[in-house]
Amino acid sequence: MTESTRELRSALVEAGHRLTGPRIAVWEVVAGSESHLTAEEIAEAVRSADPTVNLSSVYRSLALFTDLGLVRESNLGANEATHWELAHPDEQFHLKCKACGRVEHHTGDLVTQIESHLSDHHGFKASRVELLVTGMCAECSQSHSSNT
Amino acid sequence: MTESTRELRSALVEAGHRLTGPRIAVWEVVAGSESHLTAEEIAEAVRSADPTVNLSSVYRSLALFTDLGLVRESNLGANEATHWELAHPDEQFHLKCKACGRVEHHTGDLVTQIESHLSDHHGFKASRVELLVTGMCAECSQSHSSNT
DNA sequence: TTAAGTGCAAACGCTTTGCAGTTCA
DNA sequence: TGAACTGCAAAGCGTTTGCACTTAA
Repeated sequence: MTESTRELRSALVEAGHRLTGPRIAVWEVVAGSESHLTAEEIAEAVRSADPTVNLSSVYRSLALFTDLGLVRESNLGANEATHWELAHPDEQFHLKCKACGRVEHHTGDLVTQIESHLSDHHGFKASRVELLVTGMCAECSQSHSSNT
Repeated sequence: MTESTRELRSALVEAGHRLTGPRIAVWEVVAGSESHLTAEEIAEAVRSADPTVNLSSVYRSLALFTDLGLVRESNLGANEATHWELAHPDEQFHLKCKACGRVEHHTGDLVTQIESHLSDHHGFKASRVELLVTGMCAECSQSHSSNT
């Protein structure tokens, strides 16, 4: 059992849930990926280890992990499938390049700044900040230098 | 013809489109609402004026208006229907209270700050910023003062 | 007059659910 | 052993699409 699976087990047990095959498989895919994945992508990766795991179990596992705060859902645009990624303790935001399509993850004080701004000026206590910025990444704005 | 319908007509004509009944009806609902509405909510309001207008025409109108930059789509959470609202020239963001469920619109320099931060520090040229903050609004954090 | 736009109904993709069978604790 | 969990298939929801009909310009 890997270190990360051990972490999963304690999180599950603490919340009164079981450690099962499908949950381990889903967890290892998400925890082993740098990026955010759709349920279908996760299911595909899971199936390469265990072809019997069903897509609905992937959804159920992801929903449970989200409840437990282990993973995080992101909407990366209208009518796009939900993406999941490991819930890092430091808040993150997404930069989506409309030229190359890549979605970068950024960590920074921006999210903390937003939270304290809202708390100080509007009395709003933020528990979650979702920030999706669409535009041109550094590489693409160089190569497409005629564009805005 | 109202002033806002006249604006719609010039935007449509300029882009080579026609001013039609369904488009006027959809436009007046969206332009006359302070908040963001789902396609179904817009269709319902439209039908009270003209019951023959179909939901798919509402979608088609909204897609066109979005292309023309007249309205703006928002995703207010995973698996929630898309919401539409008038595209104000000043960028906005959403504050969603998890206690009362209300979604407030805020205008402010926050979005501009984010854009210049990303441009200066990461070379990322933002064309669109979607910021959704979930938490407790000022009223609710007073009444639920035991909560975080 | 005729290309653009519409209503209708069917299909779509992502996600959830009911249920009977399986499995972890 | 028994409640939690799973696979399966069907249904759900928001949204899109093909097509014949209608309408704005």
